[in-house]
Amino acid sequence: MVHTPRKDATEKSSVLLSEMNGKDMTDGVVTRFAPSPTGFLHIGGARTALFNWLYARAKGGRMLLRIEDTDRERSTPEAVDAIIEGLKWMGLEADGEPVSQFANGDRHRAVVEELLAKGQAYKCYASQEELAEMREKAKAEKRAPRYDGRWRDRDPSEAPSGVDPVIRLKAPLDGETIVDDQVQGRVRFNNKELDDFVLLRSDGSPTYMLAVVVDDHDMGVTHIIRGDDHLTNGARQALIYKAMGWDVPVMAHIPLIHGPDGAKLSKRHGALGIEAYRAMGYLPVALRNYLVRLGWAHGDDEIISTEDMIAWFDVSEINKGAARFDFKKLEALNGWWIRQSGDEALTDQLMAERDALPNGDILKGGPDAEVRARLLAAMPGLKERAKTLVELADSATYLFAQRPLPLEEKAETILADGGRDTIAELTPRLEAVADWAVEPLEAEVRTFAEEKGLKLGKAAQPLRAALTGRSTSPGVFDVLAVLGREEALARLRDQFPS
RNA sequence: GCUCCCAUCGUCUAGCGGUCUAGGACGCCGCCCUCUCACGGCGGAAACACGGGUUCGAGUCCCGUUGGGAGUGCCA
Repeated sequence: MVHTPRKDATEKSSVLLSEMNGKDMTDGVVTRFAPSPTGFLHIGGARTALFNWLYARAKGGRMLLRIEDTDRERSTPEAVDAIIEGLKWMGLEADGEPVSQFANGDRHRAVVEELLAKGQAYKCYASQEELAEMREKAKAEKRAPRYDGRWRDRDPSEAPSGVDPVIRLKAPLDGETIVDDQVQGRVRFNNKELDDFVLLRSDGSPTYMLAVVVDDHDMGVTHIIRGDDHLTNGARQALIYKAMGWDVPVMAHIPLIHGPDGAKLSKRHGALGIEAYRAMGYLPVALRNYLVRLGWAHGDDEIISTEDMIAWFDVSEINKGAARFDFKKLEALNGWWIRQSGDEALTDQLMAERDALPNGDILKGGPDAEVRARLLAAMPGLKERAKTLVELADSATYLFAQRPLPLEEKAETILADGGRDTIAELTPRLEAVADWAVEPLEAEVRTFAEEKGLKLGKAAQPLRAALTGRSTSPGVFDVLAVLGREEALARLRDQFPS
């Protein structure tokens, strides 16, 4: 599914809006998702991507992908692939090619040169030891640990030889910097809290703080939607925009996701990669539905299709508080989406996801066309009972099981407890059913039960056990029909000597 | 420590000064449906953190307390 903005339609509507109120409301909205490739795409990142994607779709704009790979030590190409693959699976593909931040190094350095020339930045020769001292001193005096600006106004001639300087922003000493955030509201930072942070490292590489600003500006990003762990960075970045005389994009800092215990969802604390959710058998549509409801709501609506999301979503409605991740609710939603899926579509989806599922081998027992056909026939009964694709695949086990069927303990109990006798009596009667379909089969079994004075369950459970090897399954008559006359009767005969 | 942010059932949330004896969803507990398991239906327990104000009136506005969270790097 590729979402190509319909350019002419967008332009037309924006022209109209411009004429109406004198400013562009929709034209040229550009959001971006900017993960650092130090690992998989985790669930929080996926939600950030979703919000960026939704906003861009809602406004007829574009969502760009930028890989924040300036940290060469920790960035890996594998992580880049995992992120792109994860987004693709989530149905949140970016518009255009991914941008590598590292590749823009020359431009970042050029901007720093400009800042230097303007007197908005300066070289700093402070050593790591000095920096550590500063922090300790500040801590002792109960102040925020900040760089003290010792090289801010020093003459370059005082520079120690043989030391490569870093370049710091000459940030304002007083006054305040305001971040007008779409989610957080108007947040004020005293400039004393924002020190002269580093723009260019001593090895000449740009820092994240500088690179984000330059890239966002160069990419024409109009709306920055990211985790609220970046809120203070927003203020620092505003300072760079100001120093360069650039417009500050609209910012929206969304709350983070917490684990079930209320602790921050981090890598050592339950934060899983998106591929883990895929392996657990969640549907992208359900994941999107679940994620969008974390921190955002549209009245009492719980089931929200992607189209509705696009139509209803707005960043300004996102709550400020962090939400806990709840697998139970995700599961419930996933079950709903599975149940309402079309049989064909669900079958195809399950077939396509086999390799990602731990029990996907269940669906590799024969030629794909054959597996698919059986799966499709059984799907109406199967999808009603599965909350994940893993459960769906598992419930399809009986379709492909080889005779004689392995019996689960409960199934064996049912058969041992008089079940085999019942089957021995019932089988000839089923053999005599002319039309091997649900209704005639059901009628025959019901008649049999009545004649024997048995409750239906006393006949149905042994059948289920013999047919599926389990004590639970879709309706037995469906199972009988789906299996087909030959196979079904053979499985039944396996349970008694002929 | 310092800065910033947050605070409604266990969880996600609705609520935007009176219609709140606070609504929905997940989960939980009953009952119904029923060939099993699910689904579905019905019912139930379950929350405005606390204290001050403002107001005729506060879950809704303000302040404080307490409790959470984020940031505080030559990481991003």
